[in-house]
Amino acid sequence: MKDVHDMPGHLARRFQQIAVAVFLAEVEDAGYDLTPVQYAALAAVSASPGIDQVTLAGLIAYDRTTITGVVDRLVQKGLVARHAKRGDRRARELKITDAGRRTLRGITPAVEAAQQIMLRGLTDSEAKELVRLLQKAIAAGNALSRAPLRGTATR
Amino acid sequence: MKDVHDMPGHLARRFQQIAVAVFLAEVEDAGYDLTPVQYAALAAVSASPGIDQVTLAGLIAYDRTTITGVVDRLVQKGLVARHAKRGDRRARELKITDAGRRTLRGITPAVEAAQQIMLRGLTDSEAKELVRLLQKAIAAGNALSRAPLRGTATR
DNA sequence: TACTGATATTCAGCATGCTGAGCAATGCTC
DNA sequence: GAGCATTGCTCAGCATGCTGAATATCAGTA
Repeated sequence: MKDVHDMPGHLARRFQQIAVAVFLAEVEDAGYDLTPVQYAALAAVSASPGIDQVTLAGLIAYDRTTITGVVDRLVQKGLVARHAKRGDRRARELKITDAGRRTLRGITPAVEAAQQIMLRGLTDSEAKELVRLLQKAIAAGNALSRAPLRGTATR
Repeated sequence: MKDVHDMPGHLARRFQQIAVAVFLAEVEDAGYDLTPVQYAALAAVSASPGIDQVTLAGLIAYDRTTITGVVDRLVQKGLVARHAKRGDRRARELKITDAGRRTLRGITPAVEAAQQIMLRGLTDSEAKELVRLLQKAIAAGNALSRAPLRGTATR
């Protein structure tokens, strides 16, 4: 392991770098302006209407201090609505707006295309295997980051 | 591909997140204060004394505007020296200092350990395969990011 | 009910990464 | 050798991520 280019940590950074670039390029070509992080948050809010920010962060493994800014931008773009939650004035309820639903529907082909492109150097079976290995490594390392994935029932 | 958790882009982000957390934890335990990005830059400067910033950025696939801040911090920590280059006053020559050499030597076990830990969910052969697949995917997607890897001869 | 601990959110500060622009120096070309 | 494109570097601005801390609220208990 004499070279950084053989270290999984460096490869992780590099692959993520490419993945983000491909995502942004595809999404912009499709006429949208949304980051990978914003997309994941929007999709999660769509799937779990009324969710609060901490729970949302847990579902997609974002830090709780990061989710604030991400939701801010989604609200500013009019894709998500943020209201005080009845029964717990600490929390904010998040709901996708009509514009958010339209964006999510319209952007999906570009997102799917991006996933193909970032793996274009691999065969189909290699791509599947890479996804499997990443999921396995991530599952084992989940608790090691400050922002672990927390399924709704993990508590 | 209905769920973000099956998308390679999301997995890339998550794996990178864990990799950084593991790296920082191991390095701090060893008594050092260096980020993964700073480590890669320091190692590259050590391997290529007198390198300029743009070439350094190409070797480790950093954006040219990012490398400025990274080198700033390495210089501030006394690990790297930055001098004007003779023969081309635009460029800055980078050299590792004695303190930088000591740090690099001392930190290596922690860096190696971190690489093991971030893959601890995988068998040895799975870990090798993950590295291989990442390298293959990265090689194919290299040109897609603003900061591609540029080997010294690639020009 | 007052106290204590936990929880949801936010903020300040720092380190990547990127886009786009600007500056200074270089090198090629006519 | 003057003009101009190129190159090396930097800066402003924005979007993640993180640490650590503050604020407000809630929940359980003495």
